[in-house]
Amino acid sequence: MAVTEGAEADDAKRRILDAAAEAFMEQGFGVAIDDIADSVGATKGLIYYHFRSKFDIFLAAYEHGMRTVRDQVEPLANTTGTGRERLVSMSTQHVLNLMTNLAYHHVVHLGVREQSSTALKPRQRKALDALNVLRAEYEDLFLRVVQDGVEDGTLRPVRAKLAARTLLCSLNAVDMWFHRIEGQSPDDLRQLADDIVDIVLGGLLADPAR
Amino acid sequence: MAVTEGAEADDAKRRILDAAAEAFMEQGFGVAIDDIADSVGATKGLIYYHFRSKFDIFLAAYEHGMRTVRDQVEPLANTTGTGRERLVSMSTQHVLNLMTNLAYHHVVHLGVREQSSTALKPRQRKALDALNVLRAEYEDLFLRVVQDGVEDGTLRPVRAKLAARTLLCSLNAVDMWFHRIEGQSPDDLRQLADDIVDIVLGGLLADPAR
DNA sequence: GTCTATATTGGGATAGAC
DNA sequence: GTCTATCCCAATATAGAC
Repeated sequence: MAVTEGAEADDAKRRILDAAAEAFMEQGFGVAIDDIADSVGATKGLIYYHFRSKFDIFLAAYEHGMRTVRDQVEPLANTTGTGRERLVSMSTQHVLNLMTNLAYHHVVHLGVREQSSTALKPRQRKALDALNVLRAEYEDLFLRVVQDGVEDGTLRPVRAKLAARTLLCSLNAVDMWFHRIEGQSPDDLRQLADDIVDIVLGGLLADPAR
Repeated sequence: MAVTEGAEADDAKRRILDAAAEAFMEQGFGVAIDDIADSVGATKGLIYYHFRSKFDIFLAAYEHGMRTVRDQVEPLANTTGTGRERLVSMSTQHVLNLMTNLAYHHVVHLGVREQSSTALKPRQRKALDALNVLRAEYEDLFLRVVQDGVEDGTLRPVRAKLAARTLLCSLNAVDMWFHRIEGQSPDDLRQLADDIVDIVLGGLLADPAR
């Protein structure tokens, strides 16, 4: 029975997180906890039973978002294949994950921005820093593969660090304009993701005089 | 004398806007007006003499930021030259402007995000919508040039609309990580901007099997 | 124009019933 | 576990002196 209770508690937490992520996306960190509670179909009481503060909810959503992408993308970094092949599949998977977990990506985005904020209590600072380590490790995944690709000649001889950062930011920026549309099939999403990755990784310039 | 008074009032407004943009960048829309007043070296009274509300300050900063980039980039769209040449110079100028007006770019970024927020009073909605028209026109500038480049063969045959949007978002995303460093000369900035534009417009993939 | 009060309230957080 | 009731402060905005 303890197991069931635990699972139910996790489920409640999860439902709160989903609603919170959605709310943070729509209204920023300024949303009222009451609004989050509303869309869970509960009241503040429930929220504060599961989380200590609004910021704690934010952090939990940030972490969940990061771990989800990482779990999907990390394996692709470690497969065999050229740097180019792995970078393409990682990028596509990243964009697909973004499209299907849009709200959580927005939270991560907010979190990275908030990072530079000076107005945080030590407790919050520490927690946020820890998450940005997670974020940095994720970026390193891309960095390594970019380096591999430059070495094996399947990528242009770019400055790997700058390139990896720019790439990831470019892919993340998709969350600025993307929104789910009525009757979009998984194949449609896949097609769109492919097109975006083609533009970002392939650039816009025609070959001559590159 | 009226002229002088007007100029001084404009100057005060401008100093408030600069401080506000900086504050919005560091702490988001949640900053206290008192904090903005502090960094202007004044009190709330001054702020509310010049602006009706915090949101009005935000809108004014948004508008100022958009007009500044547009004024610098628009001329480049209308010069002679291939689509490719114009797109490169526009992109570089955009990034340079971003680097030198970082705070205002953050505000624009925030504004575009806030756009999707449902929790706005009609008055605010309308004003924000107007600014996003400005934003859309700016994007159209890039769209036209991308189309030109695809037609004259200096750019790859991409979906112009998707490409223009992705391009602009990629360039804007630089504000996520860029920050002024001690002793960075204008030449250093120019070099960095060139490198970024090279990666974004040129992509990462080596030519073969494109 | 700019400042010093001060009014007002939204909303985060807590206590305690059920 | 979840809700109701309430505390309480931060922060927007205003009034009015100078």
